Amino acid sequence: KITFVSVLNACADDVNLSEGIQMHERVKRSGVELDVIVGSSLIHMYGKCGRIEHAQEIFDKMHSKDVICWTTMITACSSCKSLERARLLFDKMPQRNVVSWNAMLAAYAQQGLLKEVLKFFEKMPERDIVSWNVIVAAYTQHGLIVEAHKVFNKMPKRDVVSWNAVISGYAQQGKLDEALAVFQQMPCPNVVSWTTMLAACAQQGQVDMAVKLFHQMPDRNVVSWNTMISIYVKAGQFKEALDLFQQMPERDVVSWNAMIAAYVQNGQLKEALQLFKQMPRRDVVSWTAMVAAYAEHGELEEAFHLFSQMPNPNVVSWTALVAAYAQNGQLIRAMQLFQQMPRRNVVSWNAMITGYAQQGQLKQAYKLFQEMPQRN
RNA sequence: CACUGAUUCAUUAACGUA
Repeated sequence: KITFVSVLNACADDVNLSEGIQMHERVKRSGVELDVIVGSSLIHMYGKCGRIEHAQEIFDKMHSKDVICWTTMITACSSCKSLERARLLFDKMPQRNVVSWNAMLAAYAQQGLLKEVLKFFEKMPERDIVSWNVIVAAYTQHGLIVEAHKVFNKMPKRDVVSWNAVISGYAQQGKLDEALAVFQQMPCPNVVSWTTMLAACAQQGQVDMAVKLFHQMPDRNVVSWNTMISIYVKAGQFKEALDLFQQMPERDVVSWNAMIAAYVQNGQLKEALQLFKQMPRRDVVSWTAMVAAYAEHGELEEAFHLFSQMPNPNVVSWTALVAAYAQNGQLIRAMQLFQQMPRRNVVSWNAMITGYAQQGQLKQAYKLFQEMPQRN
C-alpha cells in the first residue's frame, strides 16, 4: 500500500495520467483500491489529471471515508472546475477541519471569485496561515497587489509561502523593483522564492539579471531550469536555451514544451515536430503548441490534422485552431469550429472578432462583440 | 535518522496590446 501511494503521488505531482492509470490497474489487482489511503491517493491523482469522473467513481465506491478523503475529493472537483460539486461535498461531509475549510476557500479562489473568497473566509470557524495565504494569493490574482500586501502585513503569522505570494504579485504586475525589495527583506527564501524572482525578470525582459540570479541561487529544481530556458526563449536566445535544456539534470514535460516553443520561435518547425515526436510524453500543451505553430505558418491542413489526433483538446487547443482559420481569412470554417467547440472563453470570442475585423467584416465583428458573454 | 493520503506560492500552449 505504501508503495502504491508513493507512486500515485508521484504520478499526481507529474500530472502523468497514463502512469497513473497503469498504477491504478495494479492497485485493483492487489485488491486495495478502496483502502481509505490508497483510494484517496487515486482520487488525488485523477483530480490532478482532470479526470473527475474517475475520481468520483472511486470516491463513491469507498466504504469508510475520513476527513482527508473528503477534502481530497473537494480539491479534485475544484481543480476540474466543478465548484458546485465541491461545495455540495463540503456541505455534505460529516466532519470538517481547518484543511477542509481551506480547501473550499481555495476552490473559490481558483475560480477567481474574490468576493466569495472573502465572504467564506469571514465565516470560517478557524483560520491558519494557509487560509491567510489563500487570501493574499486571491488578491494578487486579481492584480490587487496593494490589498494583498495589506493582508500580508496584518496576518498573524507569515511563512515562506506568504512572502512568495507577495513577490509573485509584484512580479505579475511587472514591478520588478518592488518584488526584489520584498525578496531581499524575507528571512528564508527558498527555491520557489528564487524562481519567482526569475519569473519577475522574465516579465520585464531582464535577461542579465535573471542569469545572475540563476547562478546565485543556492539550489535549483526543474522549475527553475524551465523558467530560465523560457527567459532565453523569450529573449530570442535560442542557443542558450538549448544549452540549458541539454545541461539540466532532469527534464519534465514542461521542459520539452518550452523547447518546442523555442524551435517554433526560431522558425524551425521541422525540428519542433521532431522534438514533439521524440519527447517521452506529450500533454495538451505540447499538442496545442504544435497546432499553433502550424497555424502561424499558414499550414492549416497540418494544424487540423494534428488537432484531430489530439487526445483531449481543451478550450485553449480549440481556440488555437479557430484562430488559425480566422487569421487566414477562412472565417466560415472558423465559425463552424467556434460553434462546435464545447466551451468558449473570452479569448475564443476575441479570436473570432479579430478574424472578422481583419477581413473588414465589421458588422460581423461588432455583432459578436455584442453577443459575447464577457469582455476584457 | 528516515518509509503512505488532503488545503496556500514559482516555469511551458490560444486572441489582442499604438
